[in-house]
Amino acid sequence: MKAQELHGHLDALLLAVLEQGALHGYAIIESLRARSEGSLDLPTGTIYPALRRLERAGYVASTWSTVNGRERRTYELTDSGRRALAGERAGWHEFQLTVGRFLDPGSSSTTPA
Amino acid sequence: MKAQELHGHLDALLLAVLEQGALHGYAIIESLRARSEGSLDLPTGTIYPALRRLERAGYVASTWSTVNGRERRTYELTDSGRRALAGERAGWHEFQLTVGRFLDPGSSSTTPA
DNA sequence: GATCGACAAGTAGCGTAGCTACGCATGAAG
DNA sequence: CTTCATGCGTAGCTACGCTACTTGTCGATC
Repeated sequence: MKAQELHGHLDALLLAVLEQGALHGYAIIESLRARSEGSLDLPTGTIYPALRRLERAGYVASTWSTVNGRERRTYELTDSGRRALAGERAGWHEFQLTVGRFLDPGSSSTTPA
Repeated sequence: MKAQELHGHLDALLLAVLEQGALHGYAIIESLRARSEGSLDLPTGTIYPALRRLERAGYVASTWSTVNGRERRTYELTDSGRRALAGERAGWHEFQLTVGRFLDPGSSSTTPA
């Protein structure tokens, strides 16, 4: 799929990935690719700036470590980030419902199963 | 909801609205507002440029008419637009599925058919 | 008869966010 | 020695929706 249509939901995805445990940037990219079965193959130029955004916002915290002579910046979800993720989840569901009303065939009324 | 997160899906919504019949810009805005129960209250500065984009792309065709001394540009879905809508629907479903894998709580990973 | 609000269209300029295309560095493999 | 995978990062571009504004008619109110 075209990953560029993530607009506005990338942050939520990153928080969701980090919810399962701290990861460094490169591993996050691989995790997204794995869990989406290859659908989400995001370039570093997308992920790294996004992570810094999230850190500036206080949703994640990073720590440097050296593994095999390679510098790694490991990101971890903060409490604030956990709350943000909950909000993102709620926003996603509303978004999904609203757009689905127009794009899904038979889900007309407000009656989710 | 914050409408700015429509990113990439606005076109699909517009095509979906026009699928049910030709409408002019202002009426499209009202239709979106009505069918979304007020969630989508999009400004003209969003809709009109989007419609012209769709027209340039050949997905809609417009005709001028005058009603009560007021100029109306009525937009109609073209065959190409209908095909595009089908594609947008498919894209939406994949998007929904992919993001849902991360943001929905209990949706299993491999989606058994 | 002036003004206000709903209707109806449109543009200019802005900010955000993801993408492309780079650069830098290490270690393993050929 | 070159290439590839790992790992971080930035600069510049583009697309898109938003804010704020303009133009104009019509009906109602002041």
